[in-house]
Parts: sequence; C-alpha cells; structure tokens
Amino acid sequence: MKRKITLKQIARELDVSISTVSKAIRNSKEVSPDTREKIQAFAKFYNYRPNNIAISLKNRRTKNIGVIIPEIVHHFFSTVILGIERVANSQGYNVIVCLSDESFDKEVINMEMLANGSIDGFIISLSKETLAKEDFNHFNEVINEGMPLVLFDRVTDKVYCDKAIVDDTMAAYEAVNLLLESGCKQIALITTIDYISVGRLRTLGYHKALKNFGFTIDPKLVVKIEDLETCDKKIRELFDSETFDGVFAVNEFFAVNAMKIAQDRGFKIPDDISFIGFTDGILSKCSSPTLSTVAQHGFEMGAAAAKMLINKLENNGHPKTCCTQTIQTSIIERESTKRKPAIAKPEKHIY
Amino acid sequence: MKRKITLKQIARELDVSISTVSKAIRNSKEVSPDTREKIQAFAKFYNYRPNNIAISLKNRRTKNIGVIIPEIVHHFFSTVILGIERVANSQGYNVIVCLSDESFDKEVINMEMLANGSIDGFIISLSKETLAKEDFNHFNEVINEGMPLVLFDRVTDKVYCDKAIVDDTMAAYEAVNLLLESGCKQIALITTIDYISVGRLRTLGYHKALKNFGFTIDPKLVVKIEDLETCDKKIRELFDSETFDGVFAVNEFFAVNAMKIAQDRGFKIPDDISFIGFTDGILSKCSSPTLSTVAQHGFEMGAAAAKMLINKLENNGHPKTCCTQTIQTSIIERESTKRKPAIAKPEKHIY
DNA sequence: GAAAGAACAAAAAACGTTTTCGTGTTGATA
DNA sequence: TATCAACACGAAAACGTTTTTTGTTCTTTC
Repeated sequence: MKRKITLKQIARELDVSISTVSKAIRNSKEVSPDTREKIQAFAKFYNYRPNNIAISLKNRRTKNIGVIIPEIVHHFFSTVILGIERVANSQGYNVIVCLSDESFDKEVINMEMLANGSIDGFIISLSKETLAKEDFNHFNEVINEGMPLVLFDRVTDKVYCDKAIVDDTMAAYEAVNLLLESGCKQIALITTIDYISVGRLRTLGYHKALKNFGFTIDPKLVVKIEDLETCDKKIRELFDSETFDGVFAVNEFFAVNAMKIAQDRGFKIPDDISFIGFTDGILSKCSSPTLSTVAQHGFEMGAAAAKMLINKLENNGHPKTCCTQTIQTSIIERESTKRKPAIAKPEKHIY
Repeated sequence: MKRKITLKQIARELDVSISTVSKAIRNSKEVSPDTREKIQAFAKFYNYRPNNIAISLKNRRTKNIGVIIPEIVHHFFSTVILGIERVANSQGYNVIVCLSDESFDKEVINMEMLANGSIDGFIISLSKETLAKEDFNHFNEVINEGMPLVLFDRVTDKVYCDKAIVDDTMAAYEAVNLLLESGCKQIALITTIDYISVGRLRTLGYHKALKNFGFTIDPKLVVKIEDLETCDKKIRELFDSETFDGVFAVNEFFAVNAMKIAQDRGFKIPDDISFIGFTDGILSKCSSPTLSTVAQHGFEMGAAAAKMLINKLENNGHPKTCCTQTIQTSIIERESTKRKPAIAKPEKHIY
C-alpha cells in the first residue's frame, strides 16, 4: 500500500526543484535532456499521475459534468445518459449523475451540492414537482453565477438556456395520424396529468391530428393517469364504458398495459383495435404483439445536450446566446398497428 | 453574471484576514461576536459557499464515489445505481458513473481517469471482456495504492476486496426447483456463454436442481446464446428439435422471447410449458403471460456495496479485512409457472 | 507596576499543480 | 575583456480552503 507519488516527492528524491520536475514531465525544453530523462524515468517507475483535484483547483475547471434526472430506472433516461456519457468521455469529461426522484427539494439540494465547484456545467431534466410548482429560481441562480446549463426533454420557457427536446406535439400528431390513416375512427388517448410538459404537448398533438382529420375530440375517450397504481383500473374503466378502435398512449407502459387488457377482453390487435405508444423501449420490442411507437432517440438527445454544454464550456460560440435543438423523432411500425392503406389522406397537414 | 465569492474577497472587502473570515464563518469562538456577525452577514448576503475542490485538495478526499458498470440501459444495473445513489447521497457522497460497454480497455481507461484523485473509492461490476480475459491487474493496482474497491454481481476470486453478490447457484437451483415441484419433467436451459461468471453459476444451479430431483442433464436441452441477434434463432432451433415442459432462462429477455416463440407455436403457458427467468425487471411484469422470475434485488445490492465502501472510507472496521455480502434473492411467482402442488418434494435439499 | 493570562487577529503552512519570472553559468562575439 | 544570448534551473505566486503558530492588545492579579 504505497501512497500516490507527487511532484514534491520526486523533487526531493532527485534533489531538484518542483518546477523542474513539472517541466520535465511535460517535456519542456527548459530542462536539459539529462535531467529530463532522469526525472521521466523516475516518474514512470513510480507511476506518477498528476492529481486531478490539484489541476482542477489550478485551472478552475473540473472536467466534470453534472447530470440531474428524475429517475434512472427508466429506459429513456438511461438512454440519454448513455448519449451524454459517450460525448463527455470522448472530450475528457466525467459525468456525475444525481437523481431528483421527481422531487423539487432533491433537485435543489443536488444542484447546490454540485454547484460549489464540483462540476463545470449542468445537464438536467426537470422533476415533476418542479414542473408543477413552476419555481425555477435555482436554475436562474446557477446561470447567473456563470455556470452553463442545458435542459433536455422536460424543459420550461421560464429558463433561458440551451435545450435538447423532441417536438412532442408533432410526434404525437404523426402517431395519431398513423392510426387515422390506417382507418381508425375513434381513438382513445391514455396520458398523464397536465403539468408534465411533455404529456400536455402530446395531448395537444392528439387534438391537432383529430381536428385535422375532421374529427371532434371526445373527452370520454381521454384517460389521465396519475400514478402507476391506478393505471390498470383507469384503463379498465375506459374499456368498460367506451368503444374505440385505436389507442394512443403517451408512454409504452400505458400502451402495453392497455393492449393486455384489450386482449383479455377478446379484442384482436390490430384488427379490432390499433395501438401506438410513445418511447421506444424494451417493452415495445418484447410485448405481444410488438408495439408501434414513437422513438424519441434518447441517445441523440443526450449526445446533443452534452455537445451543447461542452461547446459552451470550451468557449466556442457566444456565451450569451442559447439554442434549442429539436431531435428528430421517428415512428416505428410494428405489429400493433395496421399498415396504412394510403388512402383517405387529407391534402394538407397543419404541420 | 457574478463569479462565486471566496474567502479572500470577503477578507479584502471587510479588511480582515482570510483566516478570520474562515473562522467566523465556521462559528469559531476565536473571533469576536462583532466581527463574526459582520462577516457572517456579508457572507450570507453574497451567498458564500466553500469551494468543494479546494476542500477536497485540503482534506485529500473528494466525497465522490466512482461507479463503473458494463452498461446503463439495463434494468438491473440502473437499479443498482439507484441503490448506490441513495446510500451515497445520504452520507454526502456524489456518484460518478462510467460505462465500460463490456470492454476491458474502457474499464481500464475509466479507472485510470478516476483513480488520480477524482474519487475516494470504486464500485465496479466486471465487463464481459475482463471476465473472458481474466486480467485483473488494474484492480489490484488501485487496491495497492490504498483506494478501496467494492465489486458487485460480476465478481472474481482473483481480486481480494469487498463484494456484494447474490448466490446465483442457489437462486437458479430454487428457480428450477419450482419448475420441478410443479411437475415439469424436462426442463430446458437458456443461458449465456460460459465466461460470464453469473451465467456459469446459474447453469450450475440448474444442474444441481435436476440432479437433486433424480433427473439427468440432457445437453440438447441447453442453449447458449452469444449475442442478442442470434437469440431468436437459437431458441427456435430448440423448439424445432426438442420437446420439454419447462424453461429456465438466465435473464428475463431470453425468457420472454422464448415465451413468445412458444405461444406462436400454440403452446399454452404454463399448462404446456412453464417458464421462469432471472432478473425481475419491467419485462417480467408486462409480458403476457407475466413471467415468474428470480428477483436479484439490485437496489439492495447497490446499497450494500455503497455501505461497504463508505465504511472503508470512513475508517470504520479493519481496512485490511474484506467481506462478501450475499443479497437474498426471492422467487416471484407470476402467470408463467404453475402453482406447485406441494407433492413429490424430495426430502432433503443439497442446500 | 510588573508578570501572567485572556482575547482577538494575522501570518504562515499545507494540500498538488502550473507558470511566470529571475538568476547564475556558460560560451561566443565584438 | 566586457557584453550578450542561450541554457538550465529555482523561487514564488496562484488556485481556495483549513489549521497551527505567532503576535498583539487589554485585563487581571499579586
């Protein structure tokens, strides 16, 4: 058990000054070839590695990125982290992951913990509580202190910073449109409570698609699910009271659960009812039938967020201007939807 | 955009020394009530927060834990991170997550990146490549440098350190036993290639259970899957050539895929064939039928690993002695297995 | 009225780097 | 021989803390 060796120790051992050692190791021409070699050999032998913390202090940059997400046991978020990690690592950054558990307080605590020098910048997706509370002071504070911040997926207009998002409305519109074009006449919506920004936007896309197709919105076909416990019950109630031939769910969990209930009740998928979900995770690929979904490309979103952040950190571009990158979504057609017959297509889209 | 304020700036502004400011802020009795109050008010007004990096350098501890896992888009590993994060946060530690992508080289690079002062200790699950290569020098090196290391799930005897694991053999034994006790006579095994420690141990458990029940092992009923692409094909071949009434798979993905193929071929689950998998993830809960599984309790495993590491870091207990904690697994019975009739149970178990 | 002791505050050292500047020694040039 | 540049190296400052040491000033006590 040998402690890590430092410049000072090498200097003492070799009877030269610390600065000489430092220069020798970084191959400076200021030190003679002999001493340089001697020092390098010694350093190599003792496996010298500069101490990151000391360098961080000196340079006033840590090469760490702080990421705060609502949960980690979640396909989409872990995919985003994968994307962040890839880009960050390739540029020599490490990623510190913190979880807000959808709690406003934890989000604030985590930010305070990290903002005192531990990291160079933030990548964050807002917690549900923060979204509901609409209190974004903690973000504006760190921005004011000069720390770059990138928001992704769950964002807000109230904070001016770089953002990586998908066009949730548009994607939902397209998903519902797929159902409409394949012949569905009555499409149910399974969504979340309103304050989750993405849920609201996806609902909006659903509305737009229906309107564009000349249908009216039937509120009885819309189910809002508060928590996972009531998910099953709410969906069953929908099946009890309404009839429909298409279902659009704002995540794959809702969609798969709805499919199971439909199958229990003897409906054939997609012949009797078509299903499409949001988020292309493992469930969609493994369910029976496999689920058609909107892929959000979390990896690309994470990569884009990391690139924007690092760009700010390395001082490329104007530090004051912010941009919002919209990641392209794509619809993945699987067994839960019918091939669209390419008829009955309205001439102009609202997009 | 105001830079973060430092002790030095406060000192200059208030015309006292840096040490006085430091002491005043930490409420030292060495500084008079007047100055103390004045300084504290000033500090509060400018929202002074001590710089973590400076403190880390001073204390030679970062309060960061380095976690290296093979992948993150994976239910089990993200659950483990959740457990680590909980414990770490409660003790004031942050978690730096790095991904090895199952690559030996990345594992080494990540460790080198973190070992130079960025963290106080490691929590790692071995990459497949490392397991195959059996080269564990990088672990022994950091241990020799006095940095605590905890391995979890995918571990090795060749490194002497704290470990958090499940008894894979035992858990597999119990899973297969459940099939046997519910009347299965011919049980297929869907597993991974040999060098993955946990895969080998689970296979061993399968063997033990069969032997204990008086059955012989039929190699034709064992499928070894190398990568996810060939998964489907291999399983189909099994169905083509063999007949069986039970399937034990070493993860839920294999199990669910096998169930789908079985259903395609008209088998009723669990009446014709029973299925049980390893790893209680989202797939098991959402598949149809829902899958009986062995829950590995990743959260507990992560929490245990973090506790052991922090224990070492805070110098409780002997720094030299290592312990291996075995997390209890539990079998979750769902729709894919029959209730066991509580007969035909052999008297003594080999466990 | 001098010694002792509080009470307060400043200075300095330390953590491990990097970098700027200064200095003494060469050898060459005028 | 005086001047100067090149060379090789060391000293010191800086990053922002905490802690130990040192140094004042003011009370107290005999």
